[in-house]
Amino acid sequence: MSREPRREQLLNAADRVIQREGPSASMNAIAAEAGITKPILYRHFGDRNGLIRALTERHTGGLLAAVRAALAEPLERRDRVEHVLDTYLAGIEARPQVYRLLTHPAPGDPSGAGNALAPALRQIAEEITRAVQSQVDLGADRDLLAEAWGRGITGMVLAAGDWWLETKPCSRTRMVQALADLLWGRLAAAADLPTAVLPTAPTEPAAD
Amino acid sequence: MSREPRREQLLNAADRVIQREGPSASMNAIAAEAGITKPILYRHFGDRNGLIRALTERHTGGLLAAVRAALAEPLERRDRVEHVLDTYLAGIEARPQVYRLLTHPAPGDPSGAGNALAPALRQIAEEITRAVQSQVDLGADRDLLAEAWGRGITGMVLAAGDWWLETKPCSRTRMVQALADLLWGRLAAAADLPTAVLPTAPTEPAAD
DNA sequence: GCCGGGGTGTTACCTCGGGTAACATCGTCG
DNA sequence: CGACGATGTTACCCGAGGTAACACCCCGGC
Repeated sequence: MSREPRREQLLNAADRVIQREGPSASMNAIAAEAGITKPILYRHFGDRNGLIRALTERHTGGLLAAVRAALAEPLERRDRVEHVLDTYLAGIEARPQVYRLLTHPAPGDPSGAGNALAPALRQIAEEITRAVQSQVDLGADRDLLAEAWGRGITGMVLAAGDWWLETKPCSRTRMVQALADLLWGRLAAAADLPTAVLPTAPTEPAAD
Repeated sequence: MSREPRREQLLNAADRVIQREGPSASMNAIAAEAGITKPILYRHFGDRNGLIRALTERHTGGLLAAVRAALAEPLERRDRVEHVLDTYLAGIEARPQVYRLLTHPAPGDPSGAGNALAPALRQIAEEITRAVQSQVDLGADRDLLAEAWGRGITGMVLAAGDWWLETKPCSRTRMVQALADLLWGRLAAAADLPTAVLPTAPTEPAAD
């Protein structure tokens, strides 16, 4: 019986705790949930980041694969984009607590710089970049545009998805539409409002 | 001599430390930089979050005001969008370390939920939402769309801006173009590549 | 002149979480 | 049987956030 099975069990326990207490669950709590004590966790995962990484990789596997598949789907581009958006939103909707792990990676991250996108999200961003590069004709700037867009789209969906998850202002399909519309240039295409008000915002600045 | 001036001095010290050591600087380090000890910091700011908040509000003031102004600029919509993007990128370019504060808000904040957007960014998102609501004719869905887009655009610029800051793959103006193009539906408008490859991505899946 | 309050500052301590050292146990393999 | 490698334990270290209690200093009022 190699160490793999136990590792899985520990991950399951960690999963449960995080499901219940959120991503800030302590190592002690996780160990307790697994019915053991801290040092064992450290033997298996090195440090907290190792645990979190293992956990995210595990969950990301599904989501990442799903997104990758959605990106390769032989649909009209708009449909494909909607499919990808829906896949992502469905994924985070299914397991909110775990999803937070993906986005809220390492509290005390010392690694180089504090990237806005967690590793798991970065993988998605790269996936999008590759898809754009290989599927869309963007002329000479394709590499730059694809990279910038990959990050940008990922960040957009991250932020918007997060908000949607919190407030659930509408159905998933409508949210997908809203985001796809944004990517589809509806911001550019819409008409100006007859706007009487220019001087300042119509609502109070809402001093925090 | 009221407490305000001293407060400013403390903020200046904190600023220097964070400029030097990044957002994870300890209270001890900040106190030391100010030539004092911890309790004083706590007297002034309550807790670490209080300090960080004061610090971010201070720096955000400028950026937020600049973005707000850019949003109200009487330009063609595309130009206005570019202007806003440029304003934001210029802002984060000027003070990278402090900028990280804005994005990388509270390491252990359990408050409600771990929003993907830090408070400072949320203000920007709201600003965008208001601008869209008041300036763009989006029909019946305007409230939903404006909110979703506000968050989405903010997240997009956050992620893309972060990547740009790290790697500086191009000039700021080109980056502005890339993002504006994305928002302008260039993803939708571009032609399909003749692509022979559909089964999998052209490059290796890059197993991490 | 003395006293009290509100600012300045200090040392020393508490708590809690990540992380480690050292020790004990069980099962398997040579 | 003995060694090894896994299991597990208790007890500890360290650093960071946060607090208590005490000391100084100045200024305005009785």
